[in-house]
Amino acid sequence: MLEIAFIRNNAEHVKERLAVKHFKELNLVDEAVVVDEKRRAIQKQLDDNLAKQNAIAKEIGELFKQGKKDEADAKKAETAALKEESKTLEEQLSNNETELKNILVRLPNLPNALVPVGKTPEDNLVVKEAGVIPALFPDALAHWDIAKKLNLFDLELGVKITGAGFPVYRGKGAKLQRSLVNFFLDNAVEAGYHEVIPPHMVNEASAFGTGQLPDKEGQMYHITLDEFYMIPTAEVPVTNIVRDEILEEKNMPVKFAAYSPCFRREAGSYGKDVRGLNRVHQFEKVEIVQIAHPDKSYEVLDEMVRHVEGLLTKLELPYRILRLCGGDMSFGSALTYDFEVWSAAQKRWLEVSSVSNFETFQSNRMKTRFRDESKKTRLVHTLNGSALALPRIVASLLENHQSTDGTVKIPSALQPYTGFSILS
RNA sequence: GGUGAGGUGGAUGAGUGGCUGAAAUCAACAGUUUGCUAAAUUGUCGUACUGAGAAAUUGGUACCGAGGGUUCGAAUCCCUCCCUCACCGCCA
Repeated sequence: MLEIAFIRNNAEHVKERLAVKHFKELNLVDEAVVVDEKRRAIQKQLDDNLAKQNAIAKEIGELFKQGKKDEADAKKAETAALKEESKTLEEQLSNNETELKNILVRLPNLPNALVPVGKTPEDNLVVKEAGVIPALFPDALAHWDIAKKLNLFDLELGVKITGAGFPVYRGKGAKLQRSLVNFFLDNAVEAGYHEVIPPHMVNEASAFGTGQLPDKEGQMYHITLDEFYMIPTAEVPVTNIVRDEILEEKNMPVKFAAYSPCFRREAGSYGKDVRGLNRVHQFEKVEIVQIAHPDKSYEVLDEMVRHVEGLLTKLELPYRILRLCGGDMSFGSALTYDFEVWSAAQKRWLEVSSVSNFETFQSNRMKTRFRDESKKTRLVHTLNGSALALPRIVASLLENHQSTDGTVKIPSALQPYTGFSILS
């Protein structure tokens, strides 16, 4: 959520930047300014009113103490009109604040200056491509066929138990999941992240804090009986650790890493996009989160990008890094790098990580501040990234590292975790 | 799920209608003292919105779990909800 004080003083700039995101309702910016102006006027009047009431109440208290009961009773009448008026003003203020919030909540974050102009995924900027794209033999298999032959996971079984998109991993397939999670977590802890295991459901306030509500309500599974939401990513519970907190600058950046299952409804997906592990409703992921000083958040973003790169390199997977264009980046992000790995048999790039700087978009919602040198409170910057999401990593591992004999080689960095060097 | 107790500032904790934005202690921060450490001592020590000011600063308002209510006036009284703790029940 953008800060109203900033919009107030930079309305034209805000509109300009929002246009880069192809945001259509630029008129909302002006509306916000108008509503805010009204809000301040109402607030001033209300505050003045309350000040008068407080003064009278104080006088009455004095009179009572002096035993001048009649005078005190006479004074009481004076407040009646004020009270009536204050009540009306309070109502107006509350309506006005709701109106303002409804507008602010619809405004996306401003894109950073580095964000490429563009509308579609084709406009994303490839900033790096690394690793060797393997030249596969003729009858190389897609990961779902490999999984079937080697009995690594079973999608049909998941359908019976739950529904489409809930894979059952088994045998070495299950062990591979566990190994990857440990591998990713160990790397994160090694890089200075504090490991946490967060709740897998969150309340409404947390979902609002990171921006899932109200914007992406349909993405989450909603437990209506208890008003909980299944987390679509550990970003939600982990970032909310610092909700309503004032941090000490010397403790920043705060670095968290968390493994969690992720639950996504993914309504409306179909076709080859959802084949095999390409898109599922439940998957495993290790997420890294940093709470950073505003002046240093872009260094932090680069550091996180390098961390993810390191993981992909160790897994010997060909990957590329994209800087998302204005039209393709998410609502709350100021700058996003997507990581894609090459899916050899499908011959396409699969997104396995998204690393973003949200600047103050989330912290303004969460009221997460820090105290700077002059003891003033300022909003922190929040960043997060997948490091990494498992299903497409598994898809890519299977497809890229398959051999003509139908087995799959495990990258050496992962072997200490799996305890085996090939899937057969 | 049942019963009981309770939710006050970074922590402990006082406060049953006006003198309480909130005692006291501890922690923290700044200074004094000291050869260093320790001790002692003085001061500072919540957040948000908002008015004035270039700024330092300063005026107003709100906030004592959340939301309503009573009252001229609420941390204090009433109602609803949430949470914590203890005991019981159930249970990985």
